[in-house]
Amino acid sequence: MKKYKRYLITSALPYANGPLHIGHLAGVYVPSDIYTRYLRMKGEDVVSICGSDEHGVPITLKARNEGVTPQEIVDRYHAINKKAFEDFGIAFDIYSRTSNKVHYETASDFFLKLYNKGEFIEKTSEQYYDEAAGTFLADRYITGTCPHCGNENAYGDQCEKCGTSLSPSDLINPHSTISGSKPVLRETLHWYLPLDKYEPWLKKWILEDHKEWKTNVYGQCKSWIDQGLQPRAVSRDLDWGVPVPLKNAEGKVLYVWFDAPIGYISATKELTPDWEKYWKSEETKMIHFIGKDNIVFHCIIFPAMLKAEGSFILPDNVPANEFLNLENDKISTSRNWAVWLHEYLEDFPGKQDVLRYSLCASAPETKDNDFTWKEFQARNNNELVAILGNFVNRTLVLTTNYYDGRVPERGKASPEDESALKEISQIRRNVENSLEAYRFREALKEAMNLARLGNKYLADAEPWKVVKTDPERVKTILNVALQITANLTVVLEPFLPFSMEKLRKSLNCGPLKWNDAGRTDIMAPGNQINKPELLFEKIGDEEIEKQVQKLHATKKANEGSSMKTEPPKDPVSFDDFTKMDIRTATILEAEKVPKTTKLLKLKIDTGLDTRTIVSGIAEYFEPQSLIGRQISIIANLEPRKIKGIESKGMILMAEDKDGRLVMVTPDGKVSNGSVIK
RNA sequence: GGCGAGAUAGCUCAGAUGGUUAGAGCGCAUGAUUCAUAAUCAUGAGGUCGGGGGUUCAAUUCCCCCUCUCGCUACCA
Repeated sequence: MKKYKRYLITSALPYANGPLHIGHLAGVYVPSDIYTRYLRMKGEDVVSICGSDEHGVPITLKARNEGVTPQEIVDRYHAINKKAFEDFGIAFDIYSRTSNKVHYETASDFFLKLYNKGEFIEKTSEQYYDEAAGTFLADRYITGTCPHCGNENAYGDQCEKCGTSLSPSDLINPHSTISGSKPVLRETLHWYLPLDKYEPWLKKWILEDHKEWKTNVYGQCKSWIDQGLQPRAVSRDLDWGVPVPLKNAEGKVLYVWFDAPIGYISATKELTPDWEKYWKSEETKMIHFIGKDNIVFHCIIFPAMLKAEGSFILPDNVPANEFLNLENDKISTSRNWAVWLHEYLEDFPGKQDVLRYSLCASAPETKDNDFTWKEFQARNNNELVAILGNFVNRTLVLTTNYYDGRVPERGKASPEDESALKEISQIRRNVENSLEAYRFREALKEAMNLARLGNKYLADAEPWKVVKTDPERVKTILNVALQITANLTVVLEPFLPFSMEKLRKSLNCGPLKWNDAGRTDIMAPGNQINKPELLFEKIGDEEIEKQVQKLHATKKANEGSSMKTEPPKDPVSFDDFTKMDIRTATILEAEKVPKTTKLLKLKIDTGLDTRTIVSGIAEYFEPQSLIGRQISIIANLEPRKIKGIESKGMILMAEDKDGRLVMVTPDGKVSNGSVIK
């Protein structure tokens, strides 16, 4: 295995449009922090980089909604999230932000370097433009009627009601959210990174040279590469972001996917003038800690950018985690289904380590995992309190009671003593092996085994009994127990930094290095330890019940809001209404459109003619059951090709709250082509 | 529909180039113990390794089909 001189650890830049929750911690920041702390304890040269990702359309939208500037939004969440990280002991060397001057310069330079090397393709395309506001419209700035569910407030990229992803041209009756006017298509110039050009290189670099990456990461990369990569626009028309540093680029900024990962570089620059040795030396090992939603960006796109630039190193590994669910449901910011970090600390002050422990012990390393309060409680009460806290406490209490808190001399070690002391080094190696392989759950379990070992040692040695018959022997026993305790502060430090610091204070043993793990003389005889303090305390049912109730309340509130019927639409003139040709018709044939999930191809008799309509209802209707049914259609909708089939018209459907579709049919049999009015 | 990941004890997860009794932690039961936050220690119960086929002397591990979960993607006039 290659030996590296230094490490560059990056953690996904959280998007500065909301606060952080346990999913962020479990998926990215707890693992990256554990790894970083471990390397630092080993004395490695390591920098841990993170910061707020502050550009992109969602932030501008949020700003608009709240009537403030984008800068105010990112200032707010940058401060909140920075504090949350600090509070939880996520020890970045720097927590920067992409609205920094350094970042603007770095990102501009990066773009220019690629531009001058001729790495970009220039292309004009048509995009919606708001003439009243004099600006191009990002997908998110365009709303209109969702063609799928009829939601009037669907966005140009997605309908939030039915979850469908859209493109602006899909929207019926699109209008600008800025001025309310109807946007027009206009030509605009953009720069594209030809990812396809890097495909052969990526194929080798990932699929051949990095077979050791986690299966979820490797599989997803393979999937992307196999599907074929497309040029990707690196710029867009927007006024919030890093301006494209060219003369003919008025009103254009770097696309957020391009500028955000450069944030890692600019943050390093901001941290140290020596930044280049971390980014441009083959002797540096770079690791990206991310969630699975970021795999493509960190394994394919960013490496392609770095490769195109030419002077940067590439990540050695990208240990992406899956997602964390909460009490059996997806964590969702908009539905307030989350445990927010700042709220957790209000409810459980001083219990950072409990959450860190709980999230690491059941981290979504190989598949999505579920966080439950009951499990959180069990981890605390049965593991932290009962195994770790208890062992430490009984050792300290015994030492205090028997020797007034002075570390006793170790006499001749028995075979049991020897084997317990030897075990420490083995545990250290186990923890190391797991950490080096990014298996943090396993590493934590191994480290906890040292506390288990301690409990067993005490139970076997029975100092409280032996003290009555052979007081000299007890000195040795407690000396050994204290050495185990001191070693705990080393192997558990990356996971439980707050508690181990506290424990070291109790032991009076000062800061320790990773290499001290395995030593059997950390606690010097005669040293005075401090009065024992409990490391962890039990969490009662009431406290847990309170949290569960809080979530129930959220759920109830959400159900209530989804029960609401849609708000009324704007009035239309009778004229407009009569423009619609709504009629009855009968389904003659129905079949599934091949290679689609939702589409049915229907042949219908409209009374005027027999025509084909393609409809996205396959999830709710069996083709056979439709034949002969009388339905209502819009007959004069502009024809449109769907999956290569020309669809003439649209079938009227009522959509229930749960998304279920129901046919709108005449109450009694009428002839086909009857006008509905 | 295509692609990727996952499905192993009540829960969270290991594991096997195919081979005698499939492992761990927590939970549970029983016993021991009392230094310790009723914590600890020992022992035990508990699994047709998602379902169905196939290859094989032998499959949970390899192959095929299917089901379910998560993600990416196509798609909804």
